[in-house]
Amino acid sequence: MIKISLPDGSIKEVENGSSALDVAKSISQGLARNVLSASFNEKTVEVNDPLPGDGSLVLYTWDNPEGKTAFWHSSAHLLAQALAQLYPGIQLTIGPAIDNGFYYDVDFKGQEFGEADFSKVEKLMLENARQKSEFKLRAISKADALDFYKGNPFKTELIENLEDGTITFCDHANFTDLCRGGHIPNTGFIKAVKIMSVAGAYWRGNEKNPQLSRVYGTSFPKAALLTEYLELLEEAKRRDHRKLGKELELFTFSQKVGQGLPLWLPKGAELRERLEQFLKKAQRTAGYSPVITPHIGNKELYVTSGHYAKYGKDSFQPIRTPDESEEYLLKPMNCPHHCEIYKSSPRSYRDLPIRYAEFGTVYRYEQSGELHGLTRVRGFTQDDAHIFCTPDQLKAEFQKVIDLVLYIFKTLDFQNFTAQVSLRDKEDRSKYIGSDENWEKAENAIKEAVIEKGLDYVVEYGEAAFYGPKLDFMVKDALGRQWQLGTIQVDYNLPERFELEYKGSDNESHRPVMIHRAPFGSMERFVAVLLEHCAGNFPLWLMPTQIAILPISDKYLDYANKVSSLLKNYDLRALVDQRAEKTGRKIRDAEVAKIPYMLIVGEKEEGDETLSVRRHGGSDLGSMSIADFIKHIDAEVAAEIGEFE
RNA sequence: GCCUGUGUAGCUCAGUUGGCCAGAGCAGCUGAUUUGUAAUCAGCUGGUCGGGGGUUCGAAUCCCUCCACAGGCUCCA
Repeated sequence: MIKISLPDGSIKEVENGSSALDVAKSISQGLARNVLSASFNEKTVEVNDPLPGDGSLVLYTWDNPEGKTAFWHSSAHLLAQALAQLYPGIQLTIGPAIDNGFYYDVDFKGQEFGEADFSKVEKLMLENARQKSEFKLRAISKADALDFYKGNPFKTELIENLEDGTITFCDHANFTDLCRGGHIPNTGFIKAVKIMSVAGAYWRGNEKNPQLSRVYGTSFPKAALLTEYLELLEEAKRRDHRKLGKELELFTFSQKVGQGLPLWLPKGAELRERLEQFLKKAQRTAGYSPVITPHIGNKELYVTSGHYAKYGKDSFQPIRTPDESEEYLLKPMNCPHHCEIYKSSPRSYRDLPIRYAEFGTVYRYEQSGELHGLTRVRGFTQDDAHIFCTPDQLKAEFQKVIDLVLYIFKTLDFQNFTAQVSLRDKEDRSKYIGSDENWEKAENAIKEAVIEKGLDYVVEYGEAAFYGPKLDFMVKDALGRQWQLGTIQVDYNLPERFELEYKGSDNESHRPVMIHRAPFGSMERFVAVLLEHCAGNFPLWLMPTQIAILPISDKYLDYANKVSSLLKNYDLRALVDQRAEKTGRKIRDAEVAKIPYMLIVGEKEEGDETLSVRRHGGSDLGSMSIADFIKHIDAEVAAEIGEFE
C-alpha cells in the first residue's frame, strides 16, 4: 500500500501501482469521470500511470487551468493525428496548448489547406476521439527518437536539444508524437472540436526559418461549452474598437491617406483632447514642463541616439532636401529631441529633476501585416515625457510615475492590468547597448520601486528596451489579446550618447539618468483599448456628447434650445434633436448613440422649467430642475475624475 | 514582408453552375405627420461590384496582377 496525501489534508491508502485516476475512483465516481490531469509531488504526471510511491497528489478537472491545459494539449495530439491521416507526408513540428485552445504547426509540404478543409478535420478528430484511446507516455532513447523522425528536420532539431534519457513519446491509438506529457485519461473526453483558423508561422518564430502552417483549434468536454465560447467571441466582436469607432464616428482610415494612418473624426478628436487635458492637468501638479518639438529631425540625431542602427529599417525612408548631403527622418521617437532641449542650457543639480512632457506624434514603418485598427498604426501620438534626474533621485521619480499611471488606470476603471518588469535577456546581451553596471543599477531601481509600491508584477527576461529595462502596464482587449499601454523606462544610455551633464554640489560634471514614460502609451492604442473596455460607454466626462435634449414636438424647440445654451454655459456638451420624429424614435437613436443623458421636454417641462431626465440604459430619473440636473452631472463627473496629488 | 481568408451604395448584407438595366434594409434628401421614454408613413437620390489587365458573343461571377482589410508569425506604443 502507498500513502497519498490530498490537498484537503486527508491521506488515502491505495494499493501499490495505483494511478492518479485510481485514487480519484476511490474518492468518488463523479470525480473519476471529471479528472483531466494530476500532479504528484508538484510534478505533472500521467493520470493513467502508476504512482511511484508515497506523496502528495492534486487532481485537476476542467475547472482548473491545469485541467484545461492537459485537455487542450491532448487535443493537439488529436489534431496532429487527424492531419497526418488526411494529409500523408506532412511534417509535424510543435503543438502546444494556448489560452483558449491549442495549435499545431505543420509543414504541409505544398499540400493545400484552407478554411474549406476545417470541417473534415473536425469530423475526423471527433471520430477518433470517440475511440476513447488512452494516451500512453513512454521513454525512448535519443537514438531511437532520432531514427523515428528521420527526414523530419523540425522534430530532429527539437530532439537534438534534449538530454538523452529524458525523452518521451506519447502514443494514442496508432499515433505517436514526441511529447513531454500531461494528458487526459483518454480521447473520449473530447466531445466538441472546432478548428478556428490557419495562419503562417515561422519555425521557432524566426522569419529566416521556413514558414509552417499553424492550425488553431479549440475543444471542450461538452458541446454546450463550445457554443458558449463561440457566443463569447461574438460578444467580443461587438466590442471591437474598429466597429465601435465607426459606429460612434470617432475615427476612420482612408486608403488614399495610407495604411495605418488614422484620421480622427471630430467626436474622436474631442474625446482624445479631453484625455490629453486630463493628463496635462495631472502632469502640471506633478511638476512637468511642456515642450514642443517638430515632426522630423536630422538623421544624425537618431544615429547618435542609436535608434537608427536599431530601428532604421522600421523607420520611414529618409527625407532629402535640395541640399544633397542632408537627410531627415520622420521622428520615430521623441527622446533625442528632448535630450537636445536638456542640452540647450547648462544644468545644475539644483535644476533636477527636469521633466519634459510632450504629446509627440511619431512615425514608424510597421510591416503591413502588423497593422491593426488603432492598436498598431504607423503614425501615433505618445503621451511622452522624459525625466532627467540624478541617480539618487531615480527611485523616487520612478515611483512618482507609477503613482501617475495608477491614478490614470483608476480613473478609467482599468482594474485588470498586469504590471510587467521587463529585464534583459539572461543569455544574449548583444541586443542591448550600455554598460553592465548601468543595467544592473537600472534593473535594481525598478525592482525596488515596484516592490516598495506594493505592485503585483511579473518579471519577463528579454523584454527590455534596447537602451534600458522598463515597467510596462498591459491590458487585454475584447478578444483577450494583451496590449502594452503605460510604460516607464530607465535609461542610462541616451544621457551618455548625448553627453548630457549637470554640475553637482561638488562643482564636478555628472551624468543624469533619464526616465522615459508614457502612462497612456499612445493615444491611439489607449483610446482603442478604452473603447473596448467600456464597450463605447465612456465615462461621462469623456463622452463627446453627454446630453441629448429631446423635444416632444417642435412646439417645444425654443425651450429645448434655451436648455441647451444654458448647459453649454456650464461647459456641458448637449445636442437638441430637432427632427420631426416621435419621442420613442429620438430616445432610441440617443440610446444607440450611447449618449449618457436624455432630457425629454414637452408642455409640462416648459411650463415649470424642469427636465424629464433619462439615463442611458433605460432608467428614468424623473423630473428635475435645470439647476439640479447640472448639480447631478457635476457630481457624477467629480466622482469619476478625482484629484491627482 | 510572409501564410490563410475577405473586398457589391455612407453602413449591414443578398446576388455562389457566367446571361434582361446589380438588389434589400438602415442612413441621406423631399413631403406629410406635431408626436411623452428603444424604430410614423410615402416618394426620391445614391454603385468605375477594391484598382488594372485578360478569357468570352456576354464577367460582380472565371484567370492574372496590384491595393486595402481581417486572423496569425517577428518586432513594438
